Amino acid sequence: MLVDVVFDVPVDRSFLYAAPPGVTVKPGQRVLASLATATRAGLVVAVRAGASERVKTLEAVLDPVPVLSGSQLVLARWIASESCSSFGSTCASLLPPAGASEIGPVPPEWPGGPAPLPVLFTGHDRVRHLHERLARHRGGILVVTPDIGAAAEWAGLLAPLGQPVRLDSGVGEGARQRAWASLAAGRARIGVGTRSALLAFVPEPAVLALIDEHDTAHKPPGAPRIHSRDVLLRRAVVEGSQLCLTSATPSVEGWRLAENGAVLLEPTPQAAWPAVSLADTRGGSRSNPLTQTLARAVHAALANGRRVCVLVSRHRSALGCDECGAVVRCPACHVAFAFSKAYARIACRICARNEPAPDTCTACGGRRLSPFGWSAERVEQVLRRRFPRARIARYDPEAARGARLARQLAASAQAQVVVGTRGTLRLFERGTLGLVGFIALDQLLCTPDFRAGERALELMWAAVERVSPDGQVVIQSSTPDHYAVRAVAKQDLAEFYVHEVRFRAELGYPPFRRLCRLTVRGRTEGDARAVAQSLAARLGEAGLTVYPPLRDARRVAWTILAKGDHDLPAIVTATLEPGVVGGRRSFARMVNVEMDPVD
DNA sequence: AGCACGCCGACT
DNA sequence: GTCGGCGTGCTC
Repeated sequence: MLVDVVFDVPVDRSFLYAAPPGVTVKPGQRVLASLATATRAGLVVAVRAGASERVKTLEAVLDPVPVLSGSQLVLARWIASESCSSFGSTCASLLPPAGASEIGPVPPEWPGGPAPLPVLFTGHDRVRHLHERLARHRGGILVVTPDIGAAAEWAGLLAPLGQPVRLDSGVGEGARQRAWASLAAGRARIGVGTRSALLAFVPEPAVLALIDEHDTAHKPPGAPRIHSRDVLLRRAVVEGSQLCLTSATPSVEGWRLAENGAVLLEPTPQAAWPAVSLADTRGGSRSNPLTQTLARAVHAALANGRRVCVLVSRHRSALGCDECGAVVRCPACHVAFAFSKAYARIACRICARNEPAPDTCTACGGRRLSPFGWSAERVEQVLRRRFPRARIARYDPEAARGARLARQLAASAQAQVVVGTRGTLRLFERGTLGLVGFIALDQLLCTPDFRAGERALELMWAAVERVSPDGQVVIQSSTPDHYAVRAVAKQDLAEFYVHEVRFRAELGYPPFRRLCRLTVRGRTEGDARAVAQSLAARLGEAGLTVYPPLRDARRVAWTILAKGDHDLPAIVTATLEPGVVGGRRSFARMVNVEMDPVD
């Protein structure tokens, strides 16, 4: 018996082996086989009768029965092609750890057939509506969450419906293996996990759910290089199952699917909305991050015994020269040093270089260097001066680990005012805050990312949801009439998307066209540039819109952004094919492909 | 990816 | 004369 095996290597081809005499293997089983110099785990993708003397023999069979059905393998193959990565790496990232498990059943094939229209729940009651939908369902349920914390939460929420099993790495390897097996056997019908659970079988008829569809954690760096939403949309069709998505602020991709009729938008009732005040920072003070509007709101909230959250966009400021305007940069990485006033030191966030803050400008020799931009550190100081009797804490989980983080969390739990970046919102339950203040929304809105508006909307909406209806939100911005801000103030999602969709369409951004980011890493500076330029030229000849290669700060990697249509993955794969690009075998390994990047 | 093979500069 | 750098190519 001959078997085709794929491995977790960046080579998108299978390798042919012979099964040991008398041993039968099936597609979807993992095996041990020697590849080049080492013995590795691989996945059987096809078998056929026959023998050959030119092939090696499998060393061991790891799974007593297949872990993936034929339909699941077909879906995995589709994910690999869509993400321009190898079949083997894709499967490796979507399977539970291999190990000696009891002889379980083989996951049944998906029946297919007409799938109901996917549903997207928005609005205040989105979680309750999804929960009710799942509670009514008698068959299998798969819930995919953005992170392990949310997986644990959903496992708890669904516990009354019948023991959910966890498929994510928040539980041990043994528990994950048992979860996959018990779902395939029908002993469990509810699976909860992160994106590593995307392929897990659940009993028919199935409902698939994606929590917080807009969350960027649904497409983190690394395999499988595809958005969980895209996998589940495809899976729902081939499996013939219902897909439910939830989001307070759907991605523009999700919204467009609803506009096109591919997804049914189900807005649940909105809750009473706190007052949203806009404070124009144009012409304001450079030495004071608080407008009068925000200062008064903080004062009032404290007087009423309400808790306050103040959001900044950076933990640390940069250090700028008051005379020539230059920003102090890391000489090696060319990015602005992060300046800590408390320690009088500067640090590079790329190479971690850390040194005492200089007292003269390296560009002009000027002697007046001062912080640039409102960091959490500076805003905290100003708040302490302004409200000396309030308990004020700064939340900075990146800088604090272990015991120090625990102390910071304890201080934040006690504090009346907590200052921090977007992550700070996690500390507060829905509807519990008296006030949220945004120091400067502009740093969010004005990043060179075309998704900046979407990100700003998401953050503002999440902030407002944490404020009680009799509380207040103050948004300081130099562009207070931006449509994202207006949409939040009016509690009207459509107000945002009508503008955002037009903007994306006009500039040919997703979801109207697809993007692919190719990173070329070279041994030498010149070589990387040459390869990047020739690759960019090839992609252009293949009919793609190609932005000129951009060098990274450390001059070792070049980034090419290519724009195309639905067939972009096929064109990129063909262009990187060995032999096509100047016959260079080593070409593919120098290039890292990120399809549909989100950052 | 990981590893072996192979062809050019600084050592005993 | 050799040791070892990393660039190149292969893996059934």
